[in-house]
Amino acid sequence: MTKPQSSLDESQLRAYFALMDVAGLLKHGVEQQLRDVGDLSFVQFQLLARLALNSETGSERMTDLADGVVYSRSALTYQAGLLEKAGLVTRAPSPDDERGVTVTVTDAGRERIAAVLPGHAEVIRQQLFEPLSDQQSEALADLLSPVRDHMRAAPPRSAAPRRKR
Amino acid sequence: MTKPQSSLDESQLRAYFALMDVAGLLKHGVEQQLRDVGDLSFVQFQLLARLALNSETGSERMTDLADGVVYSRSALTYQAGLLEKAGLVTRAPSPDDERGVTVTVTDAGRERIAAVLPGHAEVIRQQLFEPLSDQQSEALADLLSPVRDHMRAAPPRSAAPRRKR
DNA sequence: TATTGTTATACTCTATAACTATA
DNA sequence: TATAGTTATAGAGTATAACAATA
Repeated sequence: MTKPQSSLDESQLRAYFALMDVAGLLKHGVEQQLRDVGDLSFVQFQLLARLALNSETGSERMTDLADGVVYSRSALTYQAGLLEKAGLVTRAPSPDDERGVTVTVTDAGRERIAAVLPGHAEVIRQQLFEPLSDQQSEALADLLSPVRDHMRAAPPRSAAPRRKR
Repeated sequence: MTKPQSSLDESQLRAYFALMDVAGLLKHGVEQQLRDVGDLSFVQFQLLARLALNSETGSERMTDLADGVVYSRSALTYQAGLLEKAGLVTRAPSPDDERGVTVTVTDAGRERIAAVLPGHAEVIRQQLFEPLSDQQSEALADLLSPVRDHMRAAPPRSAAPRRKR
């Protein structure tokens, strides 16, 4: 009968507000650099980086991209359309599943990422990591990685209400 | 002559991506709750919470609100207009400086925050803090608070190019 | 029938620049 | 002259729902 202990303690509040604040400011800073140097929005950078850096083949299906980066399918269709129009990706029907669409980075896409990356890293180092030691950066990664996994495991994703089952 | 060591090490990359990912997912979850329960966007919640919770008087000047919460003055004017139209804040000329505008939470605004807060905390606890011990939450706050201070001290704010000097 | 992706639509939010008024 | 705030405008991004095609 105890109610769900519904407020946060002091350090949780501090952590929450600091997290949202830091992420907001950092995103803002990074967006300026991406826009100025590479004419990319943050989502576009995320999509391109995922294909160019995190994918063996440079390809991924629309659904997987949407699940990993974006919150609705239509938003991804929109962004993929922009990237394709800019010549940074191509879209083609998936070989195995005719319903699917496979997105692939082009050489121009890889070049764009390469052009943007150094300045991107520079902004992040200056704004995020300057006040942190190497050890602290590692601690931060170790704290946040499990949280991300937890959030992705219990997903309030809007796109796919229930992935399986 | 050494170039600015322009890429990040492995744990820095992990920390950066985890941070942006966690903040993005958390914001998304929180926005749904705020919209459903209180008909508030995240910025509106931030503004209202700052006035109702972090201000002795329940009042603050537009410029200070813009610096603390939002990135451009016009965006704040827009949001303050919405909150005023909803009856959650009032706007009046500042007593000491006729140019200024003082924003004040109304009783309805405080009620709205109170109505939203428990569910808000619940989402945060479930999504952010469930995988963390109390000690880890504190460590997270201790890591991120100095970063926020650092970012606010060396501001790439778009609104006020140079606050003093 | 369920899933993949697209489209049409409507809406929210933001930034830029020009403007007014006060200091 | 500089600062505080507003307005007009235009653009970017998103979500919802309806839809077509394939599994």
